[in-house]
Amino acid sequence: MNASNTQIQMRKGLLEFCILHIIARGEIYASDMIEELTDAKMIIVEGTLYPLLNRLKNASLVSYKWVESESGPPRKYYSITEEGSRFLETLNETWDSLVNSTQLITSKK
Amino acid sequence: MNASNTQIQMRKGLLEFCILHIIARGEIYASDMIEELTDAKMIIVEGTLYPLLNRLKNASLVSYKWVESESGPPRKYYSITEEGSRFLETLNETWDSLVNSTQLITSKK
DNA sequence: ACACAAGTCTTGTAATGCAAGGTACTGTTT
DNA sequence: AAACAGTACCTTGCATTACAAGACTTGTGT
Repeated sequence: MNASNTQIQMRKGLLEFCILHIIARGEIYASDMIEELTDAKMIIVEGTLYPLLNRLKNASLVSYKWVESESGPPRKYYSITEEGSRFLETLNETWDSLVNSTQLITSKK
Repeated sequence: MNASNTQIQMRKGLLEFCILHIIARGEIYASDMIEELTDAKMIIVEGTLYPLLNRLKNASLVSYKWVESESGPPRKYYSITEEGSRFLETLNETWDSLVNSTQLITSKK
């Protein structure tokens, strides 16, 4: 039991939330998502992101279209669906509630 | 992919953090921990808590002693160790950082 | 004896992040 | 043309862990 594993465990589930938020802002492809998350100090690797995006897509929360790149292989540009937007709203509530609960517990003396 | 599963995933790893906080406040046994967490709307069941407490104990982050009850079977009263206190401090930082990152991502337009 | 409550614990399942490596396309260098 | 490097997407196997369901133990009341 070490801090880095705990960090991983805490981040679990939050990734889905953050990625939905990023996609909700506009069309974007995987590598740029990783960059955004890394900039915000939320580290994520490809082996985590790609399966997650597939799960979101299979759940009809996001959709994608292929776009050819000027240099390199084509990219999958993701965008959020209506269902995804609704789901994101419930996630916002879940997150707020969770922060609130944790605040309650960790600030008590 | 549904909201209740997401809730579970988001809570993952946070439980360890919250339970360490509760134990850090003073000696306490499992059923009372569940009550405290439930009061704070952080639902946890026995099948989750007992293995978690064993993990914490095996990692030397907490210790326990048996205390006989006036009515019913004896109880395991847990308390935090010095190592546990140090670990809890790093978890506090991890949590703050995570909240900060999430805030950054979800509030961006 | 029996039922019940309180407390602790175990087994099996499902979800998912990560490490490591693979595939495919494009452009550059030799 | 062949080899290399960069970009982008994907897969496999492993470890962790929350949960559902149920078991075991101790003490109390009928």
